[in-house]
Amino acid sequence: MRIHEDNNKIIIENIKSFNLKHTFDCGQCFRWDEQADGSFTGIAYDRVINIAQKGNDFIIDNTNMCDFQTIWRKYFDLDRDYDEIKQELSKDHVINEASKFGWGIRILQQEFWECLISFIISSNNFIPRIKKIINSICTEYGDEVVYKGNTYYTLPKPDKLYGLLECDLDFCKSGYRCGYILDAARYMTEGGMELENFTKISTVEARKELIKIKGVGPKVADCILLFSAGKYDVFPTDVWIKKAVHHFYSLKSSSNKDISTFAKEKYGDLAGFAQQYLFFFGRELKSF
DNA sequence: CGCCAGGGCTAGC
DNA sequence: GCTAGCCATGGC
Repeated sequence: MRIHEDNNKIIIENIKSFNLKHTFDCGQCFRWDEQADGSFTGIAYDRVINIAQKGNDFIIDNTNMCDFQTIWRKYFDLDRDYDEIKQELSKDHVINEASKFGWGIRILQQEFWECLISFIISSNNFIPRIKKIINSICTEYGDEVVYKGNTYYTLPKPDKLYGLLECDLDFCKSGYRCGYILDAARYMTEGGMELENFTKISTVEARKELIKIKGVGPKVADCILLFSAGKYDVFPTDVWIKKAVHHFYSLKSSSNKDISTFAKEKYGDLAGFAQQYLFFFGRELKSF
């Protein structure tokens, strides 16, 4: 990896196993949009950037070396050797196929609060509508950021939503999840556990803590732990993953407990990566 | 009309 | 501890 700065851009050369489409389309994030030229523009950590790819080289526009080192380098998980992870997981023939398909997936390190809100909204919902709901909340309560003549909106901080009534969120059309969103804001504002502490404690303990928040069950908790807290041993189990596990491994049971046990035995500490490859593979092929 | 969507809550065993 | 119905919204 070679990094240099040039006129509000950061150029990163020679990153293997990183593809923007794979990374942004595997269902882990909801605030990135593909542009006409194939690059992606999105907002995270209150900053709007555009990232473009040419082979193994990447250009991040609208940033600087300081932000790159403290935010984007971690966000895109650039210091992790994904070749090594894929090689280890390739012992399993299903993941071998799936990881050839989604070879450029990287697990983003997103903000804890954004993950919490996003995946509460994701329950029993569609990805396009999840995006729409998050965006409408940002437009209503977030701050404006202008980039190349377009206006983007940050995700409002928890204290901005704290104390609102459920009817104050009617505009976002997230139905019964409005109450859950407000409970999450309450958790964060009234001294809920900070992200740093989640990364320190065990996965089991972290999951127990998260489930205290209304609207956060096992699956949503696992997504938050995987996408923001670096708990790569979780295996978020949704309807797609259940279908995939049935189809590819002919696992009969569909109970969460049995699938969790299966994943632990099969993928070990890399279950989270395996889950992403499987999810992307299953969703794109729609072969079952 | 019914069914479903990256589930979770609650009641009832 | 486990499962069944219910949950609001909107697209098909």
